[in-house]
Amino acid sequence: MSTTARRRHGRIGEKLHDVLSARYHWWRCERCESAGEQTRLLLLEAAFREIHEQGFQAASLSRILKDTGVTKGALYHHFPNKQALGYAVVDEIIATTLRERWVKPMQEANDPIVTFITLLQEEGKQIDEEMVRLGCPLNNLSQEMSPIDAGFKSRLESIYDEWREAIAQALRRGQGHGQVRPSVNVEKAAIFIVASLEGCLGSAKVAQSIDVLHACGTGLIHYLKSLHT
Amino acid sequence: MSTTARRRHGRIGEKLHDVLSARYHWWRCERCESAGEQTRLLLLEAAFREIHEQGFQAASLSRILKDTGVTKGALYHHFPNKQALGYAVVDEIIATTLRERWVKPMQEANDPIVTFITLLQEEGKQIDEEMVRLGCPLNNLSQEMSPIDAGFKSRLESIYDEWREAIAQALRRGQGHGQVRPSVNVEKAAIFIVASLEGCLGSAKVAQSIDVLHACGTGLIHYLKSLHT
DNA sequence: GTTTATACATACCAATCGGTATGTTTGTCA
DNA sequence: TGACAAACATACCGATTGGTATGTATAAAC
Repeated sequence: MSTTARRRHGRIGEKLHDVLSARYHWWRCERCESAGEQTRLLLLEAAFREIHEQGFQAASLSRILKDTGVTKGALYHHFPNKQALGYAVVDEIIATTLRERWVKPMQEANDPIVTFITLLQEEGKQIDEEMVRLGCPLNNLSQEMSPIDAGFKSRLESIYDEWREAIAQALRRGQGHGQVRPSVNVEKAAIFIVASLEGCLGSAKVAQSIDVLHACGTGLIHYLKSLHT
Repeated sequence: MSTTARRRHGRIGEKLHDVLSARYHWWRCERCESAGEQTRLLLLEAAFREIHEQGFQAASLSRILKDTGVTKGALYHHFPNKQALGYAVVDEIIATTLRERWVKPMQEANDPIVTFITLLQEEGKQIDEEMVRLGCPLNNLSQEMSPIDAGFKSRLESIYDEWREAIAQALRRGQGHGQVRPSVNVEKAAIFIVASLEGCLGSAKVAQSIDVLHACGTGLIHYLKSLHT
């Protein structure tokens, strides 16, 4: 049985898609409509990791191919060029992850400040050394590509807008419920909250220290509490 | 008169070194001990700009040589490799600029909070569109190189440490003078101040908007005022 | 005037990059 | 069972990269 055949027909079953597709590229994904779609997702995830580790410009297609076992012909069958691969990573991985972890919880929040602090603490617990070293994928890509590529810039800016908007809306609802001081400019507050969160992740990355992350998080929490009535 | 000879002997006189060395590479710098030192500084400044615009890894030595009119032989006479050139940019340009603009003023501050807010506003005025597009050189280089190069990491981290230390010391003096609330943990506050300032610059860079920068600065000022007694 | 080190200048190199052209395998549908 | 398109696989390409080897001009010392 050839490697190619195994990649297309093999099955495992129960385990998580993310783990499998990252580790066993011969696993046939049930969620995928076709075998081609599976290869595409495999490439997307590998590209995400490569970009997270090296940055977009330094990300090597050859290395992605080596890591996945996919050939260059396959890659260029699914993506017209490196830029399109990068855009797909932003749209299909970074944007969706942020929506799931940060936007949705804020949209469903009863108390915006309590919710955000809880979110900070829960996400903070999940961050390991590897994550501290590499930093926030959204921030990394934004800082690198926004000034030099309009396609990246518009995509990444939309993500930030969505995030800030969710926070601002939640803060405004909080004002209605008497949880947030009426004098607070919710749009400006949202801008600062997102900026300082990214700043904290960046500081922790430079220091490669979870302690710095938590110390910085404390400051952000103090600011958030200062918005409370 | 050959280009080489003009570069070594030419003189102009009164004007500023920075402007001259950037525009007229044949100007003989009085501050420089030797003709070689002048070429070295010319390369350093060009490298700083190239790194600021492209990032370190994407920075092209060929482009630096093209911009300055210096040849490859001259570059490798002054710097053993690209990495050493990058380190020199950090040590001799980025570190000194930060000390001058942010560390010294805080060391000499009477009221740390008032001083920092004033500093924010004054530096904020000087930031033009080009600066918003390219972002903070210190932050850019830190985010790009810290995870992948120990030499960059230690240099950049030292700069941040020095900066935070100056802020923390100033806040502590402020506590002594009754200007800063005694309950404030000055080290953690300094970490958060630096982080959110860099975060604000990063947010403005992604949005390529001075408005975002000022909105974000407002948030930081609110936080700083919350430290006041 | 000769020597010597500094300060370049020119030509070249292997490695890697993103991208392309062309050939082959596979699943599907008639 | 044959046709056909989707899904790859292999080989190759020009451009650019950081780096090196070698040659030359200049200023200062003797």
